[in-house]
Amino acid sequence: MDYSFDARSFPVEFAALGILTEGPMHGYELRRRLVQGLGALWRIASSQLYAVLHRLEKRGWIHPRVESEGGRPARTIYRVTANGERALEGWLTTPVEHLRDMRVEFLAKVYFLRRRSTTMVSELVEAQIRTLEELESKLSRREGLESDDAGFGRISASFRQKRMRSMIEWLEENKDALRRTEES
Amino acid sequence: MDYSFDARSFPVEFAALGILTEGPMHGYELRRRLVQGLGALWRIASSQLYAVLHRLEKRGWIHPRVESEGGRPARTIYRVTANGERALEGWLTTPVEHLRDMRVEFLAKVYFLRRRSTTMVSELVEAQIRTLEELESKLSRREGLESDDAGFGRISASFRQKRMRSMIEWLEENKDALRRTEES
DNA sequence: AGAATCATGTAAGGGGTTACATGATTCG
DNA sequence: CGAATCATGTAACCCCTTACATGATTCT
Repeated sequence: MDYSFDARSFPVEFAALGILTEGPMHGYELRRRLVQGLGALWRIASSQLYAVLHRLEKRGWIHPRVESEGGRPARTIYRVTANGERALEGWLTTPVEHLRDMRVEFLAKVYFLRRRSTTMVSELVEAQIRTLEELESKLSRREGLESDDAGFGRISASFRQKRMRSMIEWLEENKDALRRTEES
Repeated sequence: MDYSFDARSFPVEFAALGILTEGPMHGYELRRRLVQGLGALWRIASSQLYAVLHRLEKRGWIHPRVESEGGRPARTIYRVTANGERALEGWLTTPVEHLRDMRVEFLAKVYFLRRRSTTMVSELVEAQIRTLEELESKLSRREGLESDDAGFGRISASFRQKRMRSMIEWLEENKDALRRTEES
């Protein structure tokens, strides 16, 4: 399964895909739900959302159907394809592998998993903790090797470790809160 | 002073500018020093570096002089202009205002301040702590207002706060280590 | 001589931002 | 009726990444 989006920023594509599993809808409606449900995490420009939808369509993860019922402006209703569902499933069950924008991407996964089962949320949390621990030891090992830049490399590593530990701690502390699905 | 680069990613321009204050040099040499000194923080593609130099030049922060002394391949030697020095100064003495890529940008500032004076490092650290504390209270207030999305917004805020606190702690714990200039 | 490395790029593609355009419908 | 909002974009910029191009010089 290829769900390789540029890891630099949070892949809005998956968030859009996740919302679309609630049922077929058009871009405007999608945006409304996105803002309402995940708006606390990040902003998305409306103009960009349509670009996202086109990309998802090109990937074959969603399928468009133009609705031209006389009256209202022509709307394009998208529905998630079987490939799209598999891609989403893969993304949802895979912990975040990078530190950049971890919070946003991790919580987005939780947001969608919550509606499925508390078990899946727990599994993701556990997997995320393991992933972070592995990441930490991998990075520590790497830094151990290239310790030539003793001064600056070390201080940078220490910052990263602090952050890593605090994220793991937060996950441990919030296992229950994350599982709790309190729709607002 | 306008040093507004896209805040999405770490502004390599300032790192390049900082290295260039060590003396006039050409792109290749600049890259070598950048990798050697700040390589622990992030990667930069060589092709991109030249684009960065062109942007800095367009801004009037550096000035090129083509060196075409027969033999070796033509090199462009850049030197920092007075405007460039002012821009760098402004960047160096301003704490980071966003959480994204804080580590990289903050440490880059420290890297350059270290060569100037331990006092300037201390001042930045203190200012950075204050900035983070203000940011935290500002965000808390904002989240307090829009607490309609009680469930998800709150958990997201708690993650952010945990991270914020851990960064402040790290700064407190490393005040001395940051000041210490141990060139490797 | 051939390989590495010096030195500076171009090309193609990915993604993101703000501002603006365009029509229709619904609300006050 | 005028304003909001529904609905979908375009245009113009900005930045980043990988791959490749091009010549000269220095190392082995």
